[in-house]
Amino acid sequence: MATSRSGDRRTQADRRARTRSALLESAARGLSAHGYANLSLERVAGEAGYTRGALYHQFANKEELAQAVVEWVGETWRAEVGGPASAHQDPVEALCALARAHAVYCRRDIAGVMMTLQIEFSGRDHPVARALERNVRPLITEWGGRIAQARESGALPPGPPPEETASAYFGTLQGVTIALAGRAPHDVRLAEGAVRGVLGLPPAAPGEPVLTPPGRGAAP
Amino acid sequence: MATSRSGDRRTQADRRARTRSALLESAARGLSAHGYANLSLERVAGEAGYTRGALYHQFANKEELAQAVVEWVGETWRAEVGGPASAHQDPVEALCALARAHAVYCRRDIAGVMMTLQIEFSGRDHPVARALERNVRPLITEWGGRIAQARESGALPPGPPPEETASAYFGTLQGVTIALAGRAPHDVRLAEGAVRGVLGLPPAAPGEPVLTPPGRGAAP
DNA sequence: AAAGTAACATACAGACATGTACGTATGTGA
DNA sequence: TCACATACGTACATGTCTGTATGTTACTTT
Repeated sequence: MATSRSGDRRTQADRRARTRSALLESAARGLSAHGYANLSLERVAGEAGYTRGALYHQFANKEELAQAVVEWVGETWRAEVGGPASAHQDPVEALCALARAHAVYCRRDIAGVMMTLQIEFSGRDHPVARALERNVRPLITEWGGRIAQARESGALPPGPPPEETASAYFGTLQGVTIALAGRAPHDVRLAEGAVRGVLGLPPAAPGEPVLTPPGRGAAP
Repeated sequence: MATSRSGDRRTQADRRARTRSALLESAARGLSAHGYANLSLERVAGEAGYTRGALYHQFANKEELAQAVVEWVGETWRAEVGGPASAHQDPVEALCALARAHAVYCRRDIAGVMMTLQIEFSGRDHPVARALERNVRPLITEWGGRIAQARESGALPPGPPPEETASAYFGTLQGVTIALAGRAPHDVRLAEGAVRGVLGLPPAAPGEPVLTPPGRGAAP
């Protein structure tokens, strides 16, 4: 007889990794849409094609699942947004590229995970809050540093303390991308405009065409 | 014996209004900090100095309480932010004044109510979601109209459709103010900068002193 | 001042979600 | 092929929250 599902006949480790990914993605969607408290593990498992038994076999409890989602989202963000933007030498260009890449990244339905959890756990002492802090804090320092660097070189005008400006930068970016909910193609342009305003930059020259990478667009 | 609390000896209507206000404010703080699902009515009543019995005497259920909070916050916002900003004749000046006033408004601890609920109920069919829609939708149309008006007069450069730009405007504003959590005095400047960027405006002239009205500052 | 009504407290029932114990199926190594 | 480990499903025990029913206190009216 054929195996239960297509391509399921694999090694144990592979099987485990497969279901773990499915559960993580389902949990990410659920967290983004409903938040932590409203997240029903039965629905998370159900939408992934499993039951709560499988979920509790992979994750110790709800907290640990949420922490794993945070780490997973953080990794994909660094791979698709943070890393490529950091590659730019010019700090100003790096900051603008980050905003554009983030807008594209947010076209997926897992964009709200970080913002939702940050709001839900802000000011609380909770393992999930610490996981968020571990993923967000380095960004503030890294990009706050680049803001300071750009100001020293005169590429950016003076302004509030770099770390505060960086906080405003990321808050702005999250706010504008969530409000637009990934409505291409204007999301990229508006995101860049918003952060340019926070940084004290004039509007971008309208000549350069807004490049819109395939944010979960239709296949081939 | 003396009455239970100071100045409690009042008429029934006054007594009712008093506890209703206390419950609303407590619920607003709770919603802002923990969201709807995490909001425990026992804690809401307790922090207001009552029990759940009083709460259920004033509000039919949790939904209605949340709706009342939304209306209450909406009213105070219109009184302190939306109304004064609308009074400006020049659309651009009105849009910038709105951003500054909103930043000041958000120095209170009830600032996150709208954003939290919007995220928690986005894309759901729920009475609270409809209450939010009723309070937010008119803003998008009103201020989208002023954006269109400013573009026609040349005060604003062309951009995405006015309603989409207005969505981005408010999302940006909420994001930047929440990120700064009302940290005066830079919140006002950064909020205005962010929305100027969304609108395609150049940075504000640094000459004019940033006016910071008393956002819950210590009394004289 | 006493009856009556509104405001509020307390006690209880139902729903729902988490976490655990245990059973079953599937893959792995001797 | 047989013993074992891992992946997953099912059933239950526990706690927490909402909503309701009932009792008690504060005010109003006559």
